[in-house]
This record gives sequence, C-alpha cells and structure tokens, in this order.
Amino acid sequence: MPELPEVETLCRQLRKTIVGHTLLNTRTLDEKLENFSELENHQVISVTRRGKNLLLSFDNGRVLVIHLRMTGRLLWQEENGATPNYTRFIMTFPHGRIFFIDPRRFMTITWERTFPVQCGPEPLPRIDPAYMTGRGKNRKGPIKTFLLDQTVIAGISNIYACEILHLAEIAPMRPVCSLDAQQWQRLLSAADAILNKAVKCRGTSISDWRDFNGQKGTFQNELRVYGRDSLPCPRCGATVVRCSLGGRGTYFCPECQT
DNA sequence: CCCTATGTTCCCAA
DNA sequence: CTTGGGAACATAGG
Repeated sequence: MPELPEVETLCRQLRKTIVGHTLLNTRTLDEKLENFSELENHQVISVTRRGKNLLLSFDNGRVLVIHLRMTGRLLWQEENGATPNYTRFIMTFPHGRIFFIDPRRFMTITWERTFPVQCGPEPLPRIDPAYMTGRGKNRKGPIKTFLLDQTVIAGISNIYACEILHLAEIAPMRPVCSLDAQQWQRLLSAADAILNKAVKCRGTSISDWRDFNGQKGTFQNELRVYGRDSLPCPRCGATVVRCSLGGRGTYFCPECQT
C-alpha cells in the first residue's frame, strides 16, 4: 500500500516532528531487524524520500533507510500509551516516540551502505518522455508492469499505476514499445497529476494505510478504476474490468483505455 | 480449506 | 547480457 504519495506524506510529517531532535532510545522487537542502538543520543539532521524509501540522516553521519513494503506503518505517539499490536521497532525522542508497525514483517530498516538500491528517476517533477522511450525500446511486456519497475520509475505501485493509465487513456496490457510519443507525453502528465493529487490527499486509505498521526488519507474517494470492477467508468460509462497482469489485480476501462 | 492482498528479490529459462 | 515469469517472504481476512 505505501507508494510514493503515502511515503511522501510520512516523510513530511516525520520531518516536521523529529528534525533537530535527539533520538534517546531504540528498541528492536523483531529478530529479523538489526540493533540500531548506535544511533542513540544522536540528532536527526534530515528526513528525505527516494522512491518508496525514507532516509533519516543523523549527526554521526549514519543514514537509516526505511522501506515499508506491503503493510508497514509509522505511528507517532506523544503521550505514554500502550504499544500497538505488531510493533517491530520503537524510536523514543524527548517529546514522543515512533512505533514501526508491520503485521507481515516485510518492512526493512537498513544502513545507508545498502543504498542506493537501483532506483529510477522520480516521477515528480515530470520525467522527460525521451528517457521513457529510451528505456522502453525493445520492451515487449505490458506498460503497467513497466510502470511498477522501480529501476525504471521510482515510487509507483499497483493502485497508482492503474489510475495513471486510466487518466492517460492507455490500456494496461499495451506492449511498452508500442506507445507513441504523444502517449508517453500523456502518461507522464497523468503520473504527475495523479501523484500530486494523491500527495495532497495524504494517500489512499483503501485498507490499512494511516498517516503518522493515525489519520486516513482521502484519495480512496478519488479512485476512478482501482477496486471498481463491474462499476461504470467515470469517463465513458462503460463497465470497468479487472484482470491479472504480472500476478497483480489490474483495473481498467476496456472502452476508453486503448 | 481455498483464495486474495498493497512490494521486492531471487531463481531460472528463453 | 537482457527480459520475463513465477515462487518466496509472513500474516490476516473473506
């Protein structure tokens, strides 16, 4: 669930809350995660985002890279309260603490030395279409799968890929190399529009996504195809279809997406 | 019991 | 070397 807009939302909230503050204590509650006590008593210098990764820089030169994968969440708590279920890691600051929550335990927390992962360019601001035609040359696979490839573009996953292709009026199964210049243009404009709007909405709370304060986002109210199979397409009225591409649920309008 | 789920990485085959 | 398909990771919910 956490894609670029969700991670960007957390990034901004985290930045406002912890930059300039000293990390007093860390606690690892999952043996899959390392011990990070080396960061204790060091100040947070910056919080940034790269694709779906959150980067926390500390004043000892270390950078922590957090990836939430499928079900990871970060939750801020100022009052001393109960530890939420599935908490895997805790960071305590003078004015509150951060719970790293993850039922499925896919979340990763690593040092900078394992970074940069191969990460394509950020879709915001808009990517140059020439880059996409270059990368997409000779690619026979479906455009939707291509959009999910983090080494091509950083930060897009299933929900936003479906929404972007719908706005761009491009069918998800179209071979990458079949897109013309105008379609690449439309695709990149659509990515820019959808992702910007989703950031403004603080993400899509279709199941368990919550922001740093436990609040839902609102982009689920803006979805035009994702999760809407057998409902009418908001643009042309035809029935939205669900199919499987690369093993993932894919929603599109067979009428106006070509 | 079965199937599905938001992401990534690894293995393998063409 | 590149590309693409599928399984694996761990768990909850319908």
